[in-house]
Amino acid sequence: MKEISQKELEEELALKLFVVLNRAQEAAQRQSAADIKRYGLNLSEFAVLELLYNKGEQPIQMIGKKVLLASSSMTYVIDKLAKKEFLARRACPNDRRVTYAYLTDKGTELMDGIFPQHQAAMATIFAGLTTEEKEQAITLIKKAGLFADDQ
Amino acid sequence: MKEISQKELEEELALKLFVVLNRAQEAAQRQSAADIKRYGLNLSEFAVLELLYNKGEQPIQMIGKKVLLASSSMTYVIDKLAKKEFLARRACPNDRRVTYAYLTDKGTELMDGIFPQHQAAMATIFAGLTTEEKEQAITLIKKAGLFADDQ
DNA sequence: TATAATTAATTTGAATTCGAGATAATAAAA
DNA sequence: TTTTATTATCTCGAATTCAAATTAATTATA
Repeated sequence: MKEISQKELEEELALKLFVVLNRAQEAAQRQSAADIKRYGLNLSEFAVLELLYNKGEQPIQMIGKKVLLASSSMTYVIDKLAKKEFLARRACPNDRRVTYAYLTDKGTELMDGIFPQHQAAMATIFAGLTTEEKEQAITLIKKAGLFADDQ
Repeated sequence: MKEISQKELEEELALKLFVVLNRAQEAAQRQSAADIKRYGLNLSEFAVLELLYNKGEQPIQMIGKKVLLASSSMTYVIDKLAKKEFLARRACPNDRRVTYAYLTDKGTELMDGIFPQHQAAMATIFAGLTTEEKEQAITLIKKAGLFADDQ
């Protein structure tokens, strides 16, 4: 009969957790992206607009940190959104290395229209879990993510 | 005093769950990718090799489904691994539309060397959760992912 | 003050991924 | 059997991302 060591059990669970985490994130991302696509945006663009919508004007590198994009990618996505006139750049008066991005009226109008819809869509995506299960999942996943962060 | 409706609570939890899910997956992916990079591979390449290593010869489109890559991306990653001589293509004798990919001796040797190391690294990444917590997390995340899949 | 180190944003080039369409083989239907 | 639909792979072009190097501004140090 085959013995399974504690180490082997942990490795098996870790791999399984990695797989389900990837699958769930992929599925949620795909659904979220499908919703956002209806508004003519991609995930990165929406993440930037959402941040500015809820938190107001932000330095570009701050946005990059929050939405997990490299600084070189930020230039790209901010350029695209500026071309669509949903946001604009503004030089920081105190520190001339810094550039703020802020929503234009057009960008604010857009988010007024789509943000509530998107929020409802997100609730639907996770409706497979009860309120309590979502709370448990948040606690566990957060703990796992924070630990993984500084390995 | 501000009342929070059930709907608003669910939306808040869904958004929070989405954020922690994304963060945790990103962190785990980053650590996993860092480990794999030491072997001169990227995540997609490793995923393909791992599948062939553990499950044996597979049709290319089957690999794509398992590692969540589009068929056009499969051609690219299989080409790269074939160029490195870790795997090779083999025509299916029964169905001439199908091409198998299988590990070469060089590819098997590579995986013999790195797979145990990688498994240990993955266990470390998720060592922030106890055995029981990992089991709970797997159950909850799997449930959420499966539901999200068919929304 | 002059020099060095750090920080912010950008430019450039490469890697990775996808979607749409092409090609070819097989299976199903008329 | 001929036609149609499906399946598997590949080609091509576009989109997105990152890393490395660049420019410019600020802060720390000698």
